[in-house]
Amino acid sequence: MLMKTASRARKSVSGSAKVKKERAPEQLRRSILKSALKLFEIHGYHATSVDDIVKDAGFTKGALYHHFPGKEDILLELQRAYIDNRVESARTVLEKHESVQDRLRHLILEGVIAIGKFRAPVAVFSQERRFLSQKRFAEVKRKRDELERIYVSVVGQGIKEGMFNESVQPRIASFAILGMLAGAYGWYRPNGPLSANEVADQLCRLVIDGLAKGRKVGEKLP
Amino acid sequence: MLMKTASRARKSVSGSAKVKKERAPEQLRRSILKSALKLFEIHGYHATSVDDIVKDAGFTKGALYHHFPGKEDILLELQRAYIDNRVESARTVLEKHESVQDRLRHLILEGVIAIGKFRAPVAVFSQERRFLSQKRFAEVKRKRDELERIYVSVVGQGIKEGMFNESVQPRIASFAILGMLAGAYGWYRPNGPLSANEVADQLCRLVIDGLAKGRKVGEKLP
DNA sequence: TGGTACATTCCGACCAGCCGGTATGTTATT
DNA sequence: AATAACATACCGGCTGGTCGGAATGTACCA
Repeated sequence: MLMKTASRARKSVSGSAKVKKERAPEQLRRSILKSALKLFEIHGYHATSVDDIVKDAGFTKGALYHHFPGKEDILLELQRAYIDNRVESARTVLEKHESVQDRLRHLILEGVIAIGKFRAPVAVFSQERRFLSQKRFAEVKRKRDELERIYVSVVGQGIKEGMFNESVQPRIASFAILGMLAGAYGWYRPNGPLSANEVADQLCRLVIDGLAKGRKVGEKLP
Repeated sequence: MLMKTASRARKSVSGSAKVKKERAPEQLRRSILKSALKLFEIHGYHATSVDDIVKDAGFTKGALYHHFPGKEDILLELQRAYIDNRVESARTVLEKHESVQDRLRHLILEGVIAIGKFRAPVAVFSQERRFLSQKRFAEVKRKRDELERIYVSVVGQGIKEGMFNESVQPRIASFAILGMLAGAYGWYRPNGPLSANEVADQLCRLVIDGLAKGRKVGEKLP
């Protein structure tokens, strides 16, 4: 009951006017987004009410609906931010590395790192994006398909260059790798016994070298 | 409006008394479970109301709550049926096959087949089981851990027998394979271009032989 | 065979509380 | 003075769940 007006005592240190200083409304937006992300990860989108979000963020529903048209727009904004970031990261990997082995290795490493850095967004993206309305889901899906295409293209490149076995389809191999990474959310912890590098190394070993030991030279050439 | 009492005209063809004939209440239970499964897969547990379920099943809420203590018990029963079945299938694989390669291959095949045969349960299990209450979730998790342990033990066996590369940890390899399979729900369709056997074959190739082509003989022996 | 007491199965109406969203007023910023 | 940024109170509709009673099935006995 005390502190009733405390939240309204916003910092007036707006400094020089020309400099784009962080406006107060932006803080609210970020605060809402942050609380929503946290609650969506824990309870899921449908089990999180707008009241839950504003209570956690320390605001009221009126404020929220002044900045967001509806609950779903919050989810959409979270998904956008996440998938855009992931696609960009994947593209950066392609720019920084040319060889197939390097590209695939760093793609996988990037995926593992993302789980550590963006645990909540990763979970919310994979579990809640299906609750977006058709049109909004389609937008997110398009971007996610782009990510897939990057993986497929790298595996395809490996086959064309004669580095990878042509008997495995790039699409399936890529989807399998993506699935591996998605599943890693369930067991990989950045503060756990294995570092992101070590985990990525293990996964690379698995999909590049395979489990089987040696005796692999004499594969029939076409 | 017509057919008001039609649903109550249950078949009285109870046949010979001693034979355990399907009682009417069991039909209702199955009907409810079936509708719930379908709706949970499409809309998720929290976005599916009890009214939705009974409407889809053609009953009323009173009937449902006569057979189920609550909404969550429906979810629990679905999860139990699914995971028990999967664990049993995995155990059968171990019984039928002795060699590591056979075991792993058929474990993966079984996983792919399960996606085709039990699409809805697979989806609901992976996406909705987290909404069970602590105690119930723990029960389901115990069983699912058993499934994991089977995979881990097979990979471990492969390493002990010298078939598999000892540089990859059984736990990680197993989790990766399980993730692969879980992800396959998103792209594998039993009526699609590839059969379950072909998909399983691709995945086996990936995790057993790896993507890399040949040149693998000279690995340092300990 | 038929009647009857009892248990099971199921319906329809109902409930308090919560849902996403809105309308209106008040305060702060420009 | 005008506008943006909030708080408060409120809304109709839906939520999971309950309850009393009606229809039906079943066991037992005559």
